[in-house]
Amino acid sequence: MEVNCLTLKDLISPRQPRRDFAIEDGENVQKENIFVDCSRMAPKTPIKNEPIDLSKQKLFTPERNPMTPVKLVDRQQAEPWTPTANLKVLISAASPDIRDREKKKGLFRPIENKDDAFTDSLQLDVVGDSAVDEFEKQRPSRKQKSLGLLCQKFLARYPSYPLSTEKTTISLDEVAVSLGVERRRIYDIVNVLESLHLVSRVAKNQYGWHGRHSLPKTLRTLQRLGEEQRYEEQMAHLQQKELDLLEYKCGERKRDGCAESQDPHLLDFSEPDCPSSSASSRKDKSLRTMSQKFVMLLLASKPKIVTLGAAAKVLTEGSQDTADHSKFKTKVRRLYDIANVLTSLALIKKVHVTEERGRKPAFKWIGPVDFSPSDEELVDVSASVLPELKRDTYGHIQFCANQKLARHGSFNSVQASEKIQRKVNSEPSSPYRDKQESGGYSLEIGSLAAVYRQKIEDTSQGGAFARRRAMPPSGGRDAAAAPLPSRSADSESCASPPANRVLSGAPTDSQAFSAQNGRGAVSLGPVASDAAESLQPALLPGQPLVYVPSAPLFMLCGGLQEAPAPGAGPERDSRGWEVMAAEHTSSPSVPKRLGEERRPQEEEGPATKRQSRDCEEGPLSLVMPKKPSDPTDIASSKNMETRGSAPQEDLRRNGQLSAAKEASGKALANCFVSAEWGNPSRNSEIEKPLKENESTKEPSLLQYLYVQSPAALNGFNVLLSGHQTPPAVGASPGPLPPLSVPCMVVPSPTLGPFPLVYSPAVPGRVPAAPGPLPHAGPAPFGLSGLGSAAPLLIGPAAAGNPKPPPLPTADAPLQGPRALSLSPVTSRSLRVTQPESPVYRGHQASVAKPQQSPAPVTPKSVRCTQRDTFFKTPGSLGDPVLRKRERNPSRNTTSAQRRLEIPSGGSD
DNA sequence: CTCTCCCGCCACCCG
DNA sequence: CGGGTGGCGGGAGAG
Repeated sequence: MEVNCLTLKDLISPRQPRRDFAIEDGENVQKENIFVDCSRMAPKTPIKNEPIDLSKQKLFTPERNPMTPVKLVDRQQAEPWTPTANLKVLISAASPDIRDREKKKGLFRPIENKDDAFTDSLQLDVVGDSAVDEFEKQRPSRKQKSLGLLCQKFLARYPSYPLSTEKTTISLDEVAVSLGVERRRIYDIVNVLESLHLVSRVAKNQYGWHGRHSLPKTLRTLQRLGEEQRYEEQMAHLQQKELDLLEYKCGERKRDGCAESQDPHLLDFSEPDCPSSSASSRKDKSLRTMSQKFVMLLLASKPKIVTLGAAAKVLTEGSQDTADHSKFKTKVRRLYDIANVLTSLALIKKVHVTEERGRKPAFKWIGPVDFSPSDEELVDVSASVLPELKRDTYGHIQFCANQKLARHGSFNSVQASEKIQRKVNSEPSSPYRDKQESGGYSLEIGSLAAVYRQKIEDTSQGGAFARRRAMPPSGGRDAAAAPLPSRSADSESCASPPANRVLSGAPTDSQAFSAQNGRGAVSLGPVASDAAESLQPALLPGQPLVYVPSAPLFMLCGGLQEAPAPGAGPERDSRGWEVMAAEHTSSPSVPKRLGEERRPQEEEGPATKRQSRDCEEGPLSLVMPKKPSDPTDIASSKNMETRGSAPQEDLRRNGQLSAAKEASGKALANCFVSAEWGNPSRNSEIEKPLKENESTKEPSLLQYLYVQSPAALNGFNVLLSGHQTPPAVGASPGPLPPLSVPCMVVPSPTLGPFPLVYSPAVPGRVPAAPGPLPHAGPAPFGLSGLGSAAPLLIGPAAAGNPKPPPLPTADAPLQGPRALSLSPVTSRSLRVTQPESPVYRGHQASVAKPQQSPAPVTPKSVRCTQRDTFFKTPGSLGDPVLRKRERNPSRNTTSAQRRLEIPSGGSD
């Protein structure tokens, strides 16, 4: 396991090394799991891995240790790829002093340093050619280093709704180390989180994690403050101004939309009373304060969409205009930081307000509209959610359970599922039944529950709220907009990447955000790509993708599509929503890679640019098939059920049941467009059904459970299709039996180039197949080069644990991540899947594995392929073994911390 | 080119 | 006074 020595090979294949070193560092595999994951992000280059040694050192010597491989960036020195990097390298080579300096820095930035250090020594030597190339490949893109991603990683470490009993402390050092970033970056995140009371400072370097429990309250407070401050007016005013400006530029466009209130003076926002924010001179400018103000602005503004420019103006205290340009610029920079964090929290998403002239980036509030969360409400929420859940399958069930958990603080997957089942039962045609039949799968999937849990959380907030949105306190418009109650409106608005389209399509006024929003959504259809993107960053609760922080899982709900039911043209927007989300997410890289960017155009659009077809449709379509219903919508309601759910359900059922046998058969296929990658024809087939559904309106919900590759995966993400799952379940009806779920492995953004690998679940079948390389999966996906993946099994122990891993209440959150237990097979399959990307391999397994199943994980062949890089965060990949270990150890958030602690101690 | 926003210097301020 | 915090803005990546 410990590979201390780095070899060129190691360097080349970052994965292993990383892990190793991660492990080493942590020694504690445990902690590192998380760590690794986190760190992984940075990583891009395999080189980092090498640092393993360093890491070890790290343990002992802070100086060296600190250097984490993670940061590729730092590597600059080492990294030749960029001119800048080259210069640095040269410089450092030339000047020892400089080098020392860098090292020092490195000390402070453990992770980064590792890389560097490592690189220094190694790079120089190694970096030669091929190495360089690889590095380049691996090299993390800016996006990979983004605060948004970092924040996601950060959030993934902690349960959204920690049990009251569990006190989670956040050690900045640990976090920084584990995530492989400078502490400075952590401050940025923490400050924003603190502004929302998600964390609070406990002591030096110590923050306490509160989770989202009080978020509604905080938001309510901020909203109130915002109202008091008249931010709404201010924003309106500013927006108008902007619009006006635009108009000038564009011509006429703006018109209504925002209200124009004109009180410029509104600007005086003194600081809000915001709880956390204290404002002192310096503090006034603090990120915390800005963050609160920003949220206030969003909540106060009618459309709940603000451009950073407007926000900056407002926040700039009054200086609406950009008077001080520099000042303004600075403000905007900070706002980006804040926006990234809020995006990670799924509270906002980037959208583009389009105007003819162009689209302006803006951020739309997608968080809960209703801030009053009562248990009852929650209950309601769950109820509302149920419908969707039904659709979704077990995953949904889990959600319900999760919600409850979240709500009650205790998470009992079983209980939750029972309740859910009841409900389901009550409903005749609901898919649930099937699910129920499968019974246990929800339980089995218990681990997944964690994932869902998040979703629940989101739903609770987003979803539930979404519902409320219909009668939103502030956003009446939304309600109006959306035929469907819920979030539709909001969601719609959100989107926009395609703003262009949207705009173009719509007569919207440039300014009219709201209008745009709605529209945009519609056009957005093409979410798929986004979906891919979405992987990365944020997820919006309401949106199809749900990001599960604790466990880096995302749920993709096909349901997104709920589609417009009956009348809702706008509903479609939901899709748009997704898209938007995706966009804003920024993680774009992933999608792009996968599908390359797909445009959101029409769904099927051939138009999609890229490859799309295959890819796009595949993944994208999967994600959001034409019908769009957003989760939020769903969540919001039962509406869905009422509306069109029936058809869906039928579909689902049919699909599921039959499918189950067929396994993923078509349904799956449908779901996973990706499969089609290669075959468009297939897609067509699939699509047809989908379309039909659409027509029916019911969305076939495709749900995907997205498992981000946290630690182990080196960046790979796995998409499990909810739909299919059922079938899969069917195959193995036993409650406990391991589920084989079709899954799609999505390369992390980093992976970019790599296609998604989808492993159809072969129901029941556990493929043995496990070659390191992908064997053709049942379902063809065609990832051309890639092999198809083996089916992913999710089960308590893959092996045999019949029981789903219990999710202890406390653990629940934690479990999230771990929750999934993947059968070893899975891991293998994953691994196999992508030859190219080595990363795939074990991660998943590691991720999944919860308690029991120890075995599996080890990938037989851990091969690192060259490209580990993708994922590569140093930590992430690591050895399979390590991974296993890590994973195995149950990771709790707490554990994570603990883990961190260990390292931290070392590091510091 | 513009938009983003990473990076890290260095000042503030607390213990 | 040392070190944790975090404002700030240069400058570079991405589009």
